[in-house]
Amino acid sequence: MHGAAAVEDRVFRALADPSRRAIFESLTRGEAAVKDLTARFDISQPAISQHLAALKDAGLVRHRREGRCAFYRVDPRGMKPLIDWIAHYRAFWTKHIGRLERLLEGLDE
Amino acid sequence: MHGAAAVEDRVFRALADPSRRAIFESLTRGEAAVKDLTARFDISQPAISQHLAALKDAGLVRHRREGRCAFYRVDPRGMKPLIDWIAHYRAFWTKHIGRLERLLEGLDE
DNA sequence: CAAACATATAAGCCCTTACTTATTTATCGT
DNA sequence: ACGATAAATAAGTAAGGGCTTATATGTTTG
Repeated sequence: MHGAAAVEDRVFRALADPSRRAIFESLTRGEAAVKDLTARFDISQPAISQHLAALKDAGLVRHRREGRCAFYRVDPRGMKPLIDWIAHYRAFWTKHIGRLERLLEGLDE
Repeated sequence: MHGAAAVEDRVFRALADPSRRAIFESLTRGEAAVKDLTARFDISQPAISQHLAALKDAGLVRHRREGRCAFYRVDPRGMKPLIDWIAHYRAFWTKHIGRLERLLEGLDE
């Protein structure tokens, strides 16, 4: 519970940076090597590696080594802290704006 | 479309700070004046006001003035950018871990 | 009106962070 | 083995963020 809060913290901090969100989004389209991401974005390779390390530390991403390439992919379980945090306020939402779930229903379309 | 991204950015940045999340959580328990929040937390009144300004700028919070008191309350609509961002990856989730919606179903219990 | 109160803003400080270039480590192809 | 490629790490820098104290603005009370 103290460790869980730390994970929550890392997730929120990791997603706070727009470059990191863009990299994360790019990875949802499929596994990618660092060199691919370096080609896609306008920042240096070390910057990419540092962002990936932050995402990995938050549990949002996993990596696999194959030869001299390092492939990164999204770990969907990493989103759980975020989902949990949102769910925590559901009671509040329903009390105040009724069926905010309509927003969430988009998730079931 | 440039404005929407800017809002998303402000929301993620606002929630990145644990003090701000704590203040937000405190506000979900009910409207509160700045002095109440100042009493609840161990940071100065200006720090509270600055956090509230960030939350307000992100659209997560609204404020109402009554005499010399400023009451802040959560604006649930401010969560929409966050929900939308999560929903954006739903297709990916279902492909990779099947019914992650179970996590989200907690929102409908 | 004056003093106390509630909040916002200003200015400054320190720590964090996101980036860069340079270097290291490891792996592949020739 | 050598040179090229892929990624991680190191070190330094510049900007941003969160906090503080001090001050300004507006409001209630005596």
